[in-house]
Amino acid sequence: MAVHSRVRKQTVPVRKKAYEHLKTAILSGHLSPKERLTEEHLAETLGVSRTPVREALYKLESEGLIRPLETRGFIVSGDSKEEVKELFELRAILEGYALRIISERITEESLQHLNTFIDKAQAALEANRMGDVFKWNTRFHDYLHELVSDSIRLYRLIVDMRKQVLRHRKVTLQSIEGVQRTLDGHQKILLALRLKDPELCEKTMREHIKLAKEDALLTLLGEHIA
Amino acid sequence: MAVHSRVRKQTVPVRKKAYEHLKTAILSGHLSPKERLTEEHLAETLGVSRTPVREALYKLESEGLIRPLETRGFIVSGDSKEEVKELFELRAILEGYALRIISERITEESLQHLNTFIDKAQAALEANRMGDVFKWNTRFHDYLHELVSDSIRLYRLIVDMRKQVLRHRKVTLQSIEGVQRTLDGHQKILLALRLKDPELCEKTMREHIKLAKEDALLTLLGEHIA
DNA sequence: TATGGCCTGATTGTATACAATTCTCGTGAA
DNA sequence: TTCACGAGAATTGTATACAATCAGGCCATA
Repeated sequence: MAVHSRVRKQTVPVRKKAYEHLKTAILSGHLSPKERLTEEHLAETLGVSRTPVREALYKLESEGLIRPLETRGFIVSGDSKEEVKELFELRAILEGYALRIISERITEESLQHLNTFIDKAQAALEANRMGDVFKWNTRFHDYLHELVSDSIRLYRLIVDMRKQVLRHRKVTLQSIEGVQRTLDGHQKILLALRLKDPELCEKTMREHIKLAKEDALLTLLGEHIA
Repeated sequence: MAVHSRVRKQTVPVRKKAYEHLKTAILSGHLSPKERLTEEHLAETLGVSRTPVREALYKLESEGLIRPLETRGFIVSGDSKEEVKELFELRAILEGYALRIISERITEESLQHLNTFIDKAQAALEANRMGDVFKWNTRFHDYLHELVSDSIRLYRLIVDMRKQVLRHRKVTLQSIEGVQRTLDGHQKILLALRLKDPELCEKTMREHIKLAKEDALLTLLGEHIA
């Protein structure tokens, strides 16, 4: 019984690999927003045929990571100031709403978990282990997201946006003050949840993400200067 | 000069035709949420090869109109009560936010346009031309959406959601009171815009869509009984 | 009768072939 | 020089071929 149960998906489709590969390359900035992407060339690079590549490209397009060139091929979506702003503003709206929902149903156990994540991040910060800080902060948000995973559309939207924002976030966390501010924000979120105040939750989350937005924009500006 | 300028896209890709065809079939309810969709069969039906069909299917999946079956093939996403609720709640959030943005930049000319749409819809209603009512109400929303079309992501999300909601809306509009309520809602939205009050705009739009949600849920319930 | 293995048809995943379209660039005419 | 034009390269769109995978049934065996 237990043996044959769920042993599917042992073969990872090439299309998925191509997709992951490209996405990583884009999010890590390894693929610049100025390069033109053509099916043939990518296929050759990845050592596969055009079919899976083209499917990966369409998926990336639907996620807004690349956009079709007027002529042919695709180009990595630039992170212009305007686009980054919009991304964060949408996140603020969606995650604010999500936190409102969460506040209406969160359990004591979940609150404990969230608290743990904050503590670990704080400890890591004091020990100057920035990688760990990043890890626990990510856990904090991921855990929140899980709590709305039954609202499928909302969940998908949030996860999508968050992925696209990560490239900025990584840089943001390099500034100590930024990190501490993030942690303070998480504390406030936790407090709002404890109070079970939907209005306050939505407001707090919006402010938290607004701060992240400003950090990201500063970073972006810095890169332009550098 | 002018002759050779922009004369592209004279050939509509088969993939796009397949996509439109399937989407129409789904949204019109012509394709029931219980039918299994396989590439081969669809390709045969549409008289094309599997390649464009499969690309259309993936696109529909990314939009949430169909979902992959655990085994093979796809199935039309059912409109369970929960899903419809979520759809409308997301719309309320996103369009509420959009109206807030709009209120900060709308021109007198745009206000006039919106006013015209409402008047035409009202006139159509009084003449009992329901098709026209539907048309002008759609124009009203489309026009609003256009006003945020420079916020690309927001715009895309809103348009996507709205498309998926249309199948419920059409039924909603069959009830006279529902139609009048919709028109009243549009009036309120217009008023909030005239006052240029972002807070009020967001609130008004949320309430407008909340009403639409309740109508849609009633309709859904009715169908289950019938 | 129940269990497990194996075959077969159905379906998908990937590669490849070919046609259609667009781009590039050089050549010749004005 | 400048422009129009066409040949050939580059790229995409669609069809098709073939391999891999899976569902479901059939049969042998315990």
